[in-house]
Amino acid sequence: MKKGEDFLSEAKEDYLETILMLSKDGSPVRLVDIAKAHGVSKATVSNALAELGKNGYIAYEKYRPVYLTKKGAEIARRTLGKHELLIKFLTVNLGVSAGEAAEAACKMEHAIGANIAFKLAKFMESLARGMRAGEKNKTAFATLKSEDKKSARKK
Amino acid sequence: MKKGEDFLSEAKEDYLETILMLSKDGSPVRLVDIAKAHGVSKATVSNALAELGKNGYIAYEKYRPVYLTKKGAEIARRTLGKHELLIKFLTVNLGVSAGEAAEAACKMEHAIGANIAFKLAKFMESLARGMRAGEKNKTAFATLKSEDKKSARKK
DNA sequence: TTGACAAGTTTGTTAAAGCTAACTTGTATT
DNA sequence: AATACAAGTTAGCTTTAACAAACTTGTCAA
Repeated sequence: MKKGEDFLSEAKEDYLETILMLSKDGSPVRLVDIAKAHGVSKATVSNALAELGKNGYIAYEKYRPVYLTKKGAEIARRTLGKHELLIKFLTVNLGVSAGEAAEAACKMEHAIGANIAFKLAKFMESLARGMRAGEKNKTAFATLKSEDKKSARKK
Repeated sequence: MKKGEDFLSEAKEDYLETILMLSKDGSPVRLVDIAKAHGVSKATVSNALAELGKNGYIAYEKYRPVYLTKKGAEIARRTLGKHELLIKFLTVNLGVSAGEAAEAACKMEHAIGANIAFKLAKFMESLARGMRAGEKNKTAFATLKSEDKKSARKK
């Protein structure tokens, strides 16, 4: 299982994720915006985009804006999803500050696979309902103060 | 704050951590054991050890076993501590398999700082006592079935 | 005590990710 | 239409981490 098909380095995955974030507001995404968002030089992004384009993750023509392909968008969505999940866990469940959570989430999102992300999401859901991990349900707890003032529904 | 003092790359930190693990059973730690534990070549470890020695993280003389210095041991302990904490969280709280947890923990341990580790530990402690995050105590819950059949006390 | 073999080192390469500096391209006013 | 300036590219360099191959060192058993 797993045939080296679509392995992407952390850096490349991050660029895809950034492209997705930047495109959320509808405006076309420019290389320079990615560079700024990422805190790296234009040269670095230029090279990365060339690679990502060559491998079909983005539609990219020199000097033009960048667009995610279906393939690239899927990875970007997955990565951004994990990022947001982790931010939520860190801030809501652990009480970590937004800044610290963002920094950690950026790194952690590459450490967990789909399965762990899924289990974490379920776990958090259970907690939010006042259940203990692994238990099927426990409606009595569900009525206790649900503490969703901080429910952090991201953007 | 933070003056670039003792920054170590993930790889170097991993080597220190591995040295600590291998020394747990009392036997002297050899380069080749580190290489095997890590799945890298002897050449790679040899270079890493030279660097770690030069910077005072290990006591190392060519062709001899490796020992952690106080400085190196501190980092190794911190890293191993995070590793074990994460393994526990992943297996006990999320129900992830041992193998998958080990793999993820190896990467995650470099993503979280002391503060997040501390908060995670407290969080897990609270859960183990049946409390909700952020609550001071709730002894009524403490008596509910404590589910520590899987309490995973490492090694 | 002398080899054989495991342990460790060295040399030279590769690849990824970053940088700066110098160049080219695109475009938005005048 | 010309051009200034921002955007993007290219070339060349650096560092880190890895590798294999060829070498050296250490040590155990005969």
